Amino acid sequence: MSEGEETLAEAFWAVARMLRGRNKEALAPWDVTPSQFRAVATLARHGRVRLSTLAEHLRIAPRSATEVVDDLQERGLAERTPDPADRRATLVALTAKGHALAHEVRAARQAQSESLFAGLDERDRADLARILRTLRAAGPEEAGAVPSGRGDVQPAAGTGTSST
Amino acid sequence: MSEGEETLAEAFWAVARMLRGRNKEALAPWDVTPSQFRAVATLARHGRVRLSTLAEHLRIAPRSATEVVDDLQERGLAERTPDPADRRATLVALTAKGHALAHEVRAARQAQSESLFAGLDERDRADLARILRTLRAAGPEEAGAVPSGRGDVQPAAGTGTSST
DNA sequence: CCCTCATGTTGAGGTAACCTCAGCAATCGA
DNA sequence: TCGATTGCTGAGGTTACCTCAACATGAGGG
Repeated sequence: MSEGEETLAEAFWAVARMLRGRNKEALAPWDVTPSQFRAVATLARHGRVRLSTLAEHLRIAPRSATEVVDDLQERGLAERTPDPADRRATLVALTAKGHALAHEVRAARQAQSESLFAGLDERDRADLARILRTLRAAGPEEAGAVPSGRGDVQPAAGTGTSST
Repeated sequence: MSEGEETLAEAFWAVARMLRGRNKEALAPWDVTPSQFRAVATLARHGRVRLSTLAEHLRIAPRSATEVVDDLQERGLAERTPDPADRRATLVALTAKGHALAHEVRAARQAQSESLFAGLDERDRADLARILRTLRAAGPEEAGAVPSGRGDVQPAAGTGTSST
């Protein structure tokens, strides 16, 4: 049934799954859903932004961002303020509590994730980093809009892509 | 932390996301959801099994397996038969159509996924394979024994790809 | 043989995280 | 000034899961 060649993609998935497990684990103690944390992380990175901008960063529909922000607000992690420059718009920013959470979780999560890679020696780490960079550069041809099909749930990858 | 280093974990996620995009793309023409295809692939691998066994393989609750099988049956991809050995149980197996689909999609998906890695030269491919193998071996892996409680916070949804 | 307990599937109803499709308010362009 | 656009949100839908019974069957004890 297997041809033995598919290993790369499949091996990749297997590792990805492990990584996801760790992420979830790291998130659990704070009682934030991945989705919520993704938003918190984004806000931590971008500061006070419009709802629609946040949606863009998260790659979800603006309407969905409304929902996530509702949740964060309920938990006291973020707050809305009217945009002084455009009264249609609403700005969202983290509260102090939100910032604290972003910080703590980020550290914990990273520790977890990185611990997986800790088993590699320096050379392997460097190789992996380089290869991943290559792959990332090679791939995206659909870079533009979110495919109408339906955005997928992305596990708390919150921090990634520096492309801003 | 050190902002310059985008951490291996993050780079890894970015690539994983690309890979997932391709998978979904490959799946689209057949009009099967990832979830459904996951079941088809599992059935292709294990043949005629009990519903509860399928659930186990898919790592979902038995009740959820019922649902997926309902869908497959509606699409003519799988069929239920009573277990002759135990009249409480139901066996599920792929139809011819289901087998065909499993085969076709598998090929297409693989082509897609692999095309991402095609940009790497021989050495990089070898390195990557080796490193992934190392990582996979390192992690504890929750492979077989999902706690029956299933009390995990988030389902975190179909990553597609059940390894093969 | 009857009774209890464990097992296998399913109906009912729930949740998270998305979505689209209006609708309303503000702003912008001509 | 007015029609078009932009920004947010209410209403309602979808997917892929879940739990909690209900119900039938099977296995073992007395």
